[in-house]
This record gives sequence, C-alpha cells and structure tokens, in this order.
Amino acid sequence: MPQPTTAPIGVVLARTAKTAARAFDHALAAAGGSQPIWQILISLKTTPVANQRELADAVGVQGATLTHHLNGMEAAGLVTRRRDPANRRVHLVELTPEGEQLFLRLASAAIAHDERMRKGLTDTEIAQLADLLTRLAHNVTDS
Amino acid sequence: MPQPTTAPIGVVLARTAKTAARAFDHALAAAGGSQPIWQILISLKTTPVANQRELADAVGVQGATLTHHLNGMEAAGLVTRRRDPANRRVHLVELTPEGEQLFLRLASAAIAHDERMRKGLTDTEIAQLADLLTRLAHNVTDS
DNA sequence: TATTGTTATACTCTATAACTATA
DNA sequence: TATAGTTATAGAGTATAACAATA
Repeated sequence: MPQPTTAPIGVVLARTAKTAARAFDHALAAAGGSQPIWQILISLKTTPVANQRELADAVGVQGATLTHHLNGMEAAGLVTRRRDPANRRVHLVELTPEGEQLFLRLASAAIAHDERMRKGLTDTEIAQLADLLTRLAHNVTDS
Repeated sequence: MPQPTTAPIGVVLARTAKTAARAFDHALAAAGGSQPIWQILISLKTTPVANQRELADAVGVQGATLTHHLNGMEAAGLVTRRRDPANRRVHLVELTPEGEQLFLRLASAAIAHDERMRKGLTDTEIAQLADLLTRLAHNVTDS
C-alpha cells in the first residue's frame, strides 16, 4: 500500500533550526549582540528602506516591536533617529559609528558560525540546501 | 582569487525556519496547542524517558522550564504527575485521555503542515534536505 | 552529600490597542 | 481622515538561583 514514506521534514527542520539558532544566539551574544539587533543591522546595511514600517517588514516584526528594539539600540548608541524634513512623520534611522562597528563584529561572528555549520558540506550541497529551503518557505508564505 | 562564493546558509536557514515556525505555531494554536506542548507530547509518546530530566533533554529545555510547561499542562488536564514508588524523587509524567486527544489533534495539524510545506518537492529531495539539515545541526552540536 | 524536581524571579521577544504627531 | 511611529500593557518562552524532598 503506497504510504508517504519520508520522515516529517517539519520535525527535522524545527530541530535543526533550534540547534542552529541557539548556537548562533550564543555567538551573537558573545560579540555583544542578539538576533533582532543583527537582523536590524543587516537590514539597514543591505536593504534600502524608506521608513520604519518597511524596516519592520524586512526584519519580520510588527512596527511596535521594531520601535522597542530601536529604543534599546538608540540608548546603546547604535542608531540615531531623526525626522525626515521632507515628511516629518517619517523617522530616518541611521547607524552611528558604534553601530557600524557592532555590525562588523556581528558579521564576523555570523561568518564564523556559517563556516562552522557548513563544514563537511560541498558548495553544491549548500546551494541545493538553500534552494530546497527557499522552496519550502515559499510553500508556507501567505503572500 | 578564490573566495567563498555561496550564500550565507545561516541566513537562509534562519529565515526559512522563522517562516515555517510561525506558520506551524499558528497551526498548532488553531488546534489548541503550542510548540513546547507539542514537543512534550511527542517526546512522551515516542521517547522512553526515565524522569523529567531526560524529558527536558529530549525537549531541549532546562528542567525548570519543563516544570513550567508541565504545570500548565497538568492544570489543563493533559498530564498527571505522580511519584515513582521505587524512587520517590522521580515524578512519573503520564498522558491523560485529554492529553492523548490533544496529541492526535496536534499530530494531524503537524501532518497537514508538513504536506503543505513539501508540496512540489519529491521524496528524494525531502530525504536530501533532511540529510543536509542533520549534518548541519551536527556541526553546531557540542556533544 | 547527591539527585530530582519545584518555586521564585527576571529577562527577551513579540504582539495588540490606544495614543501622538504630521499630512 | 489617513499615515508614521510611540507608548502602555500583556503574554509566552526561557533561564538561573535558591529551595524542598528523597536517597
């Protein structure tokens, strides 16, 4: 009788992600950061965002959640917020030199983490994995 | 100049896992559960554990965190805890009929979620993915 | 003393609802 | 009225430290 024979990929994915996320969390913490801070920094550096709403979308959190993190980051001297003269409703978020430095440190930690994770896997396998993960994610995306 | 050319797999993995985890969280919540409850139920059903310490390890949390969840599950009538007569330090955790029912409901939700996620992927690809993820996780595991 | 588990407490991340400022 | 963002509040998950019970 034909039955689905393969293992529940969701379980494997969840377990792997949990393990990887914890290891990465520790690496980020050791470098003076955290997951949300890293996500915000990398978004600021790589994605052109017009306002905080778009930044929140890029990071994958609600606007109020982003505000919460930006408050902490501003208090820590990592970012500045100033109103856009052209549209004073908009708050422009910019990295300070300290923010740039932390970005570099966290990027190093992320690269080291990546190299550790992919040890024993070929570039072809990594590309395959990335492709499969992307297709998986697409299946559970609403948009 | 030879440079690492492939994308940071950690980023792809983190993004995919976040998306998948959120979708799964919603599915579990709709079925009356949550991730930790599901992990505890599935561990109780599939892994023979001698005590809560082992159960906590299986779930991947600290003992106190497990106690926290078991308190809630016991209050909800999903599990019972009684002392082991042979070693009264040990608390035996057992599923109630309600716990069994919830396990079945969450299992259905997990299966549905899995089928949704793997749409468009062949069994071979899923097996490949599981293998790659397992190797990745192994690389960041301390043990 | 060592082991098993609980309680007390606190921290991080996230979210929703109500609010302020600006257009 | 609509849009951008903040504040207030709350809830879930996790952790560490101190404790109680048992061996």
